[in-house]
Amino acid sequence: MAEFNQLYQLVTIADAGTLSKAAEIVHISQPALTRSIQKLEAEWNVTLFDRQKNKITLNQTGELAVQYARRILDDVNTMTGAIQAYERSLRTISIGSCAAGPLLELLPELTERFYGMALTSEMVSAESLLPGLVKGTYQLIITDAEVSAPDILCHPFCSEQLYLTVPPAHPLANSKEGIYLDDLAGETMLLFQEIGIWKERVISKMPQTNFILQDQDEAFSALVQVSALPAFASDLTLKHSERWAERTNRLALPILDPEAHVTFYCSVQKSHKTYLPGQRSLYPSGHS
Amino acid sequence: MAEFNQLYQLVTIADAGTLSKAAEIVHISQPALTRSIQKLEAEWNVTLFDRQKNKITLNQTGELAVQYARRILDDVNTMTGAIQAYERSLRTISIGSCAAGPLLELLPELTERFYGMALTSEMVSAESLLPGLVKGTYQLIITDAEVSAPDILCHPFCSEQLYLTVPPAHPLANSKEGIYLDDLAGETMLLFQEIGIWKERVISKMPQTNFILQDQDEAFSALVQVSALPAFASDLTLKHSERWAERTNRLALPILDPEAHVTFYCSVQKSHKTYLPGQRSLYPSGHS
DNA sequence: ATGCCTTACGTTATACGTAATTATT
DNA sequence: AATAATTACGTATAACGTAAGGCAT
Repeated sequence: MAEFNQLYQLVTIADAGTLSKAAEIVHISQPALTRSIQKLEAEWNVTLFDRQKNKITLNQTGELAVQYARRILDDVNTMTGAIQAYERSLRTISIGSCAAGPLLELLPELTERFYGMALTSEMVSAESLLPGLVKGTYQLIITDAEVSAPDILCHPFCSEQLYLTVPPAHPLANSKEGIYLDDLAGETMLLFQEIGIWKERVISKMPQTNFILQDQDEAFSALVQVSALPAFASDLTLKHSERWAERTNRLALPILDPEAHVTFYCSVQKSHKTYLPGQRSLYPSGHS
Repeated sequence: MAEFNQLYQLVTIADAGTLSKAAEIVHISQPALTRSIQKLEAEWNVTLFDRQKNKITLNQTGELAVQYARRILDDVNTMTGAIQAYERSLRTISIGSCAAGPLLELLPELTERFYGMALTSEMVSAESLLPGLVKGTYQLIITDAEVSAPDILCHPFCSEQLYLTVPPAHPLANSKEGIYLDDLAGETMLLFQEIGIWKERVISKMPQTNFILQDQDEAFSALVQVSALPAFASDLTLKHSERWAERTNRLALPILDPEAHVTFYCSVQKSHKTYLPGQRSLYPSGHS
């Protein structure tokens, strides 16, 4: 049977114009290419080239063959791409989340438990999480409320408590037991842009506060280090931030408003029950 | 690059169910098939089968791959078929004719002059010849009248004279110089069915004559031999019939009506000028 | 004189079959 | 026991590269 590389060689000759050039492109010697094409012609029992002593040109049959070969090579590429992409998708757990904090908890666990699988996570608006889970865009979603749908399992996963971080010299630094969002009226704060659900839950209730937005992770960290402005953090980000206290030399004050404490839920399709992570304590940090 | 035989092996495994059976079908040993599939998986960097110790079953990726492979193998078959058919069509001279006689003259000449090419001839109604030539269904047509169309060359080719053949004992056998169609009124004749244009030119003018039809060439010849009934022949059929006189022991009497003499024309597209045969004498058999 | 295609020849590498191994029904 | 898949090993086929030849620009 004719083989793909012969088809590839055929279209390469068509593109290159001569056997010699084509042979370079397909990385074989030119005599080898001659033979390969001769073999193809013999297999099909047709003549694909007009042969002068010194030159070969595609004849009509050859032109037709090239047309077909191009299409088939295209299809083969499509096939291999599709197969590889599909295989990868089977080895990938796609996570949609409404916040960054829970991912800090979730990703290390999944990485360990599902060695060999790829993890992708993205933060998206809360409304698109459940539809994405149902359609299969996500195999696991993190929401700030329980969800309910057929064949969907939903479990509480962890909670997150918002903190304000300030340099020790900052006036608010004295409120050791915690502060309220209202205390920040008139203040100017640093704010990381990709905060998901927190924007709706908290920021929208702080019309009196000025925010300096930063959408890049590293740049935000750097800003926090060098500036004296208050910024948000959470028990989760602090927990996963290596030597945070030493590096930043800041104090972390809990936000006492109820909106500043969120319980997150993990949901999966029943067929992906094993993806569900272990449940964390929902009320760390000494909250009631 | 993955090769066709690997795709073929893949779908064969899918069809056969086990490697062992599939190996028989594709005519290699079963270990060889194992390796071939392993190589395919390595090339694509995917897993196509769930492997138990004693059994392999297609996984989801494998099923997808089989789907694609089937389609591509189908396309490859289509391709080779199309290429071979096209190549053959380039090596084929298709001839459409309104009568059988001229083909007796034409085919030997073309066979000799175009060695290596396939000749196909068919008798069709006169109206469809020129359209067929223009469309390319025929590369050469034989008509009983000159034709004219753009890029079409038309040349007189040969003439055909109708004869009546009768056993020596037949009453009409005395009309040595020839007979007229009217002389056949009331007679019963043998008639070969595939006579093309002659049906319209001659038979339709003989309402008083009874015809015994026969559509098979050999059966007709046999009938002529064993019966005493008159039959038509022509200078061309007589010329190309080996030892006709001895075999049939019949006399051939020319038909004197003008309709019984036809001049045939060969037409080709200008690009196929070389297909035109040499012109025969248009008035053989001592006719004016 | 250089570029291009084909044929010839010796070699290498790939793919094969046989045999052995392990596991399942 | 029989069937099925994988691994190991020696072999053979077929694909390659180098070299040589012929022809055209």
